[in-house]
Amino acid sequence: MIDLKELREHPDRFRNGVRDKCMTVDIDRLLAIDEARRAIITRQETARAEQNRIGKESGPMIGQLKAKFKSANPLEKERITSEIAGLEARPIALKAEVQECDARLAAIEPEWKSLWMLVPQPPAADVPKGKGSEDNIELRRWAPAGWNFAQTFAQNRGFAPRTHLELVKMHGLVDFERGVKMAGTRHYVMTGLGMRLHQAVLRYAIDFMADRRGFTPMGVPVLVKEECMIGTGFFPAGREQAYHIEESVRGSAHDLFLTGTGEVGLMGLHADEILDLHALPLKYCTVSTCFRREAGAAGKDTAGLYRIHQFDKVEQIVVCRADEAESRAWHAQMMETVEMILQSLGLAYRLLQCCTGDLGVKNEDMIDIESWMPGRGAIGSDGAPTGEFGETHSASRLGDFQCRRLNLRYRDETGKLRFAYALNNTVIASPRVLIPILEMHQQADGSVVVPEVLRPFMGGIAKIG
RNA sequence: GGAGAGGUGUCCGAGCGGUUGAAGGAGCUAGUCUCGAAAACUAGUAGUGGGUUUAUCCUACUCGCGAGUUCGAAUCUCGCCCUCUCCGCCA
Repeated sequence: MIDLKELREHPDRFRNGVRDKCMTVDIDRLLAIDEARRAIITRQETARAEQNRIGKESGPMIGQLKAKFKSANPLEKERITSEIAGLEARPIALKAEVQECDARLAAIEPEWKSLWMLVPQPPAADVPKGKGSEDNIELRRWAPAGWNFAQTFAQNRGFAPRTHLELVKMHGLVDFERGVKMAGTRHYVMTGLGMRLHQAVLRYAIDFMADRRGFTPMGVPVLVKEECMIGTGFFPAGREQAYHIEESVRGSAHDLFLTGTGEVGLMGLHADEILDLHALPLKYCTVSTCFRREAGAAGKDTAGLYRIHQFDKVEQIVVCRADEAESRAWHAQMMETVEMILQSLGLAYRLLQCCTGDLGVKNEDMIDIESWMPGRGAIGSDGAPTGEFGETHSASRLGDFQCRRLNLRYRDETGKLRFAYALNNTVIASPRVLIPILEMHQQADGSVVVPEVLRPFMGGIAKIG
């Protein structure tokens, strides 16, 4: 969430942020409620202070009077009784005022809070303005030796490509029918070498992060409380995207939600903590099963491994000090990691600077990495798919938005508490990444050459089929 | 599922009706000592909200959360949430 003080002082920064992200949040309404709230608090505080003052003053007096009362004659007793009653009555009007303020706060705070939670992190100043993914800007592209983006797959390789759907069927790598039988649309079963390839990719990525990038691998919950979803910024905006386990209706304490990314578990780890400066930066990675309802995507990418309800992902997060330059340096390092991995897998890809309209609530800067998928896209004049880029990774800078929500802070060198900056990035997501792996490494006969870096994780198998 | 114990500051841990916003220790910061470091010693060190002459102070709230008892609650009562231990069941 955003800093309310910052909002009061520079409301335009947030109005512009909402506009540039093409969202609708009533900033003026929030400011108005916020002002009303502060006015009530001021009033209540004044009353409370007065109450405390009177309490300090009349407390001892009441005590003295009560002591006197014991040894007093009946006439004095009557006088003392009324005097005590008078003293005790003094704070009553104030008590009523305090309670009234409480009631008024309770009346406005739900709206205040929910509006506040909806205000997005403004995009970084250098993020290009745009309406949606069509306005994203390509930063660079890379292809392995022998691959020319200007040519079709057939021109590059000398034969027409098969789609990953054909390839997995041909080699028995995925069983879609039985996946659908058991769990419904957008479900699948990884089988045989398909499962081994899937596991190889994940294990390769985890080892890469641990051994070559110095990240600490973690196993985190994928079933979490609502606070984790809110804290990481996925709720309330993305609520319909998450599977909801309604344990409370069965008499259990609280509901649970299935996470759509390992980021939730990794970032939630240190929620409500105050870290020592030297504990930063936190560099964590995890492999976790990710669950997505894909609400609103009905009819989109219905076939194959592209858009599915359950997949596995190696995710990396960095929590660093509140320093923009440091955050940008980590962002660049994350991109470098992804490029190293994609290059080692022999995949062609491009980096896109996402425009303001393509950013989510929580990020201020995002780079998408799209891998070339020869089997996607329209059918060309030669009867083969023309190929298309498909998003396989994305790397985000969140500023302090997420740590503010998670209440994750550290003490800086002056002893001041600060919300840390957070970043996150896909290291690899499978089975989606199997699409370009299978399609780019297919041979004329339909066999698929396993990228060399994966072979140690597949019992040395060099070729499928 | 049955029985019990407990949730206190950055962390550990005392307090169980009133000068306790909170002992003691660790950590951290500064200083002394040292060629330097370690050790030792000395001092400082809670959070949140609000106000403000905005860098300094004032103020309110906070000992899991919420309500209650009381002149007064971290301390007593009730409800809720969470954690741990033992037994049962089980991957």
